[in-house]
Amino acid sequence: MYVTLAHAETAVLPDPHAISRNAASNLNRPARRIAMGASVYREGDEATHIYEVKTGILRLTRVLMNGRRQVIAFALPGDVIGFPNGKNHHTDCDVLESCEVTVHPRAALDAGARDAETQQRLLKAALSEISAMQDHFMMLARKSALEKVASFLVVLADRIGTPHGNHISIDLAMKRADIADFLGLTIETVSRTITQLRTAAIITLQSAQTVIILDPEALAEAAETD
Amino acid sequence: MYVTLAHAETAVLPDPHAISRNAASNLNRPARRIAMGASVYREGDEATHIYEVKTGILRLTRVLMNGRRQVIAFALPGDVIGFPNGKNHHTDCDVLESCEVTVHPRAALDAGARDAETQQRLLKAALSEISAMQDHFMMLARKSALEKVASFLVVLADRIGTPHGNHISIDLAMKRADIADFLGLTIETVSRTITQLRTAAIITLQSAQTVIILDPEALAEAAETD
DNA sequence: AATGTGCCCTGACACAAATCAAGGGAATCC
DNA sequence: GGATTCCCTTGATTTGTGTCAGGGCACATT
Repeated sequence: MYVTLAHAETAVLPDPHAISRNAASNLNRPARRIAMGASVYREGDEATHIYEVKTGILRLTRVLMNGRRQVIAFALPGDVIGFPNGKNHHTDCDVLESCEVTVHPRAALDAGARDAETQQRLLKAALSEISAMQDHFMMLARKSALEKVASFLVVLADRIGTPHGNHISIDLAMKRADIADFLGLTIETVSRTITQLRTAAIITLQSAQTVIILDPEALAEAAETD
Repeated sequence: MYVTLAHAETAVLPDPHAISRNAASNLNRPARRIAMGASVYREGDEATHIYEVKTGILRLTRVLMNGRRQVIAFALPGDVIGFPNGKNHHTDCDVLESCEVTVHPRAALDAGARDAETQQRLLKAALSEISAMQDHFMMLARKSALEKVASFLVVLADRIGTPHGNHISIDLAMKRADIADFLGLTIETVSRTITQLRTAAIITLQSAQTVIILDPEALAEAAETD
């Protein structure tokens, strides 16, 4: 499970490889801290590693030549990204909120991998992602703007929300354009839909990036969760 | 790569397990012939096997409670279906055109699988599917009806089309409703779009199920292939 | 302070696709 | 052989979302 992320107008990034090594975390694989705004990999880069997200938020995007972009996913703690298909990556991966990731060589997935436990965990993540993407098909193809935005907020609340009594607050690491490109909408529609939820007193905005869910049940209903 | 398939109003199917065993095909795994209209598995069934499609066409569908359906994929020869996530299947799988499949126990994917060659092939299929599904996100989220239908026909022509000089004929195993649910459109829009392509002399219909592509370049252009 | 820039919101309008409605052809059933 | 049903097509109309345009706020720069 995995929330895709829309592509932002990334100019030249701070430093694509300003990645500081940290103490090894688990399974004696190296963990890395990656700063917000950094690029983990670009489309076309050789797919040499697989990343398990420990903390932070990343965004995977793909672009068509005509300029249309699709945010494939937002990767949250617990997600695995960078699954190789062929030699190269087919998405861009950028850091929206500085993160820590565990890095595995791509061979960690292979048949004769040294660490069977890790191999199995990565495989499971890949299979689970297939299932999550199938869900996302429904989202993109069959849901209204309101249902899309509500579903999106429900998932975020569930995964990175912090409860305050009845309320849940979410810190949106992504911009409106990212959300729009993730949900297959325009910025304007996302904005209008958020306003609509606000007017219905289902959510309120503390700032543009901080959503407070006032009525989780109503939000779930708007999401028409199956 | 893998063409998702929309769910049809499947009444009770002929016989879900009218599956005849055939001679083993490759790697001494059993091959099965499955008749058109049969169900390979249903949502909720225990995911015990993985299937490699040798011949024929299958359809994977998922349904929301409110009745909205999504064709997740059409599986064509060369595709692998039935990847497990958790204990059970999360889609329905039906045979649109009688098929032969190689059946593997789900453990064939696991770390210590007996047949490393098969394990690797299945893994590769899973990773490739993740990539194909990412492409499909663009399709669903960002393409117009014309681009969707054209792209769909381009893929089918490429994978199951039979060339006749400049032309390519495709036998559509799926109904309009399947195509619509696959592309996130309505039946009417699919029909109108096909008419539009017909009027433009890019395709012609021999019957409702048999498309002849008269002008592959024009079709590719309409698909705005990247 | 003044100016510029990025991001978000809102309004007016246009348009693509959904919806509603109807008809026809082919296959199936009795 | 006639009726029924399923599937596809086409037309008229509606509607949700995109597009175009403008304005405001927060923050950085000078």
